[in-house]
Amino acid sequence: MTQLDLPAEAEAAEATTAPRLGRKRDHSRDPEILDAAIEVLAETGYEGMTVEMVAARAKAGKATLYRRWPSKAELVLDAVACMKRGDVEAPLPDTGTLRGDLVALIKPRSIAEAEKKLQIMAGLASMLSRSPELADTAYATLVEPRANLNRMLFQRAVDRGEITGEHDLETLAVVSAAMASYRLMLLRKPVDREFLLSIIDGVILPALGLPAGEAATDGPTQG
Amino acid sequence: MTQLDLPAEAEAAEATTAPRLGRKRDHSRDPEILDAAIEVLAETGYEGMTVEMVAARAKAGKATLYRRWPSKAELVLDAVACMKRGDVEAPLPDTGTLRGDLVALIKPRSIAEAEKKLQIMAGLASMLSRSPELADTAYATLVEPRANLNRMLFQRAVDRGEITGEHDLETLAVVSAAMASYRLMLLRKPVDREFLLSIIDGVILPALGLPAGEAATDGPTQG
DNA sequence: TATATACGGAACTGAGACGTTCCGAAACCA
DNA sequence: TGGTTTCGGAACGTCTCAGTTCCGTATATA
Repeated sequence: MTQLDLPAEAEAAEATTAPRLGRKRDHSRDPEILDAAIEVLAETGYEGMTVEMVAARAKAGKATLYRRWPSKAELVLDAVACMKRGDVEAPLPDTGTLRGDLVALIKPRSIAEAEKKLQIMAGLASMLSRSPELADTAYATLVEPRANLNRMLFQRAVDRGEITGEHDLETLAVVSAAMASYRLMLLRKPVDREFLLSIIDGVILPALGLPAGEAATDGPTQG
Repeated sequence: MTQLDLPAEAEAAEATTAPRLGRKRDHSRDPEILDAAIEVLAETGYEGMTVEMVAARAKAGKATLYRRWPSKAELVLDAVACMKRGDVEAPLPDTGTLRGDLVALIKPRSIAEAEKKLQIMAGLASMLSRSPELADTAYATLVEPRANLNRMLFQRAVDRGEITGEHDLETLAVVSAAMASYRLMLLRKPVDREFLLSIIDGVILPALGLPAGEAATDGPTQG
């Protein structure tokens, strides 16, 4: 159902002719449509979002969407599934301390990205209990990557002897995500750098028995 | 708009005659309708809930609901606003330690209650950005009380010298609620005693520099 | 240039839900 | 008991939106 595993017929047709040129045709507009779906989803939520909104945003006809996806639900599912890009997990430099690693993740770019992911998750919330498949996909795309990042940083801290393995790292790995989603979805306050620092210095590091750098490492805010 | 501040006419009529007897009449059915609204809201969310569902659950006619509330939105707002009962904050015994106080709050009764509140909050999620009034009401009814409880227990611990005031108590006071909502709404896993204990012993107490009692104080689970 | 395909756009259908209106029944009051 | 009021229930109007159909058009191939 993903744009990556095309049905045999379409794949054959595309393989023989490969017409992706000029301006637009075949299935090359799928990414734009899926992007539009994600945007509208984040802005209005699943219930508030209409197929016509998505079509208008993508400058496409509603019929075009239904030629490619059988229903709104499957369109959204596909949009979430195809959202893996944007995960800038490439750099992830080792700063030498856990706090440095955690703070290094707080960049305007990644904040905005995380905020958007949470908005999407919030928009999906009402559907999660109705569609286990969507719940699994959303978890794998929106939640898991961030938790894995924290797990990785914790493991790195364990390896360098900064902390011991007897902490509840599994729970601590999701504290920041939980606090951020709580603040954004329920409290409706901004998830900014100051807030994220208060999570690191007020919860995670103290819980690990590490000192919370007050005004240290607060310099480079490169985005 | 709340059932507590009745319009002058109705209040006068009820004050002079006070007919609440026999079986039903006047506005005495309001609480049942509001309860039904809360139940349906928690089960299906705001978008999935229909006025007919609420009427059927309350064994009332749809017209009766519209005689009392001008719209679905105001019905839900009133239902959330009138939900203050159920907050069993009366006992709150001082166990002598912060951990004892926190663990004492983990009773099947209050777990179920908190879980229901989170379900309601989840069902309201999509509306919060659209109606600031609902957001404020929901916050005051569903979120604030629990955070205040934790703040109170923290202050008690400060007073008895168990912890110092230099911790980020404001952030720590909402950690449990954030983790619970995250687990329930996004992860869709049960918020049980074991999970809540892992929050206390794995996050809150370590962050406060207090020992996490392993198998201590685990006895009386009276609900 | 002629043909075929796929697209954008608009009109259409049907279902579901908000909100209204009406009516018979039941309970209160005198 | 008779009048009044409110209730439950059902039917109705209206609107929104999912999903479909149709058509003019633009592009790619020959």
